[in-house]
Amino acid sequence: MTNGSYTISELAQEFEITTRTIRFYEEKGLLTPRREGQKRLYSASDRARIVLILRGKRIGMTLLESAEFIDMYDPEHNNTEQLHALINNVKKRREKLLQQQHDISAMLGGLE
Amino acid sequence: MTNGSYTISELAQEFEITTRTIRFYEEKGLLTPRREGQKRLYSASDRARIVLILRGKRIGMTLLESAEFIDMYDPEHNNTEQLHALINNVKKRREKLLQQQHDISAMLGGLE
DNA sequence: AAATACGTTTACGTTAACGTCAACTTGCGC
DNA sequence: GCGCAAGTTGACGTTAACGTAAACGTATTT
Repeated sequence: MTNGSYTISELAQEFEITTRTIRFYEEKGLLTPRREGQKRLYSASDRARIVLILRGKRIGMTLLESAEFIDMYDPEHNNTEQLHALINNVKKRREKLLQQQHDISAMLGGLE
Repeated sequence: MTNGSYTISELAQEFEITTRTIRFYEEKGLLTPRREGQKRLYSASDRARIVLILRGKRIGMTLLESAEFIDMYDPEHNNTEQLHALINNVKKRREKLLQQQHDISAMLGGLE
């Protein structure tokens, strides 16, 4: 769109996913676009979330995992109470990613 | 087992998967253990294939992708005719893995 | 006004990767 | 020979991540 917002089909086209998929992500609570009448309007932040979701998908994360992951970056969730759980979460995620790095290196090694 | 073979439950325990899962991999053509009477007996080669399958899973590969991947290592499939397709296949796989490496780096970067 | 394009909700269908019985058979330890 | 653990083959159930289709609203183009 002309302003800082995106329509559903613009995003669908940009990321090569269907509009159905984008609405599905919303059903799962991963996106909460605002409405212009009945139409959905996506902000730059919404768009960034999609980037994270798709990146997560490429490395085998589930949508639920992506959701948690994205929430880590969400400033409003950073209250002191949940900080301990958060740190633990990040640690586990890191270990998993490092394991994946290792697995990929092994795979690439096999391909010379 | 005592010799160079493994029972289904030994492998299940070692890799922390169920026997059902191992039989499922066989149904999908990823494993072809020999039989001792009715019982399945797994060779070191079978075991190695499981390692590849699980490694593939950790980085988000489907079983079908793992199957193709494993066949690349299979010497008997390396006839001259399929060599061209194989090279292309390897190239694509490499690109995908490099993309994943990149994605993981980005994710890890986000975790400081 | 009719057609065309884009969007919406609701509901059911689909595929992958197993889990969960149920109903056998086989080998062993006593 | 008996019981028990370990193994076997179906068959059906389950979850995630969408696809597909119906039935409709809204807006722009002709």
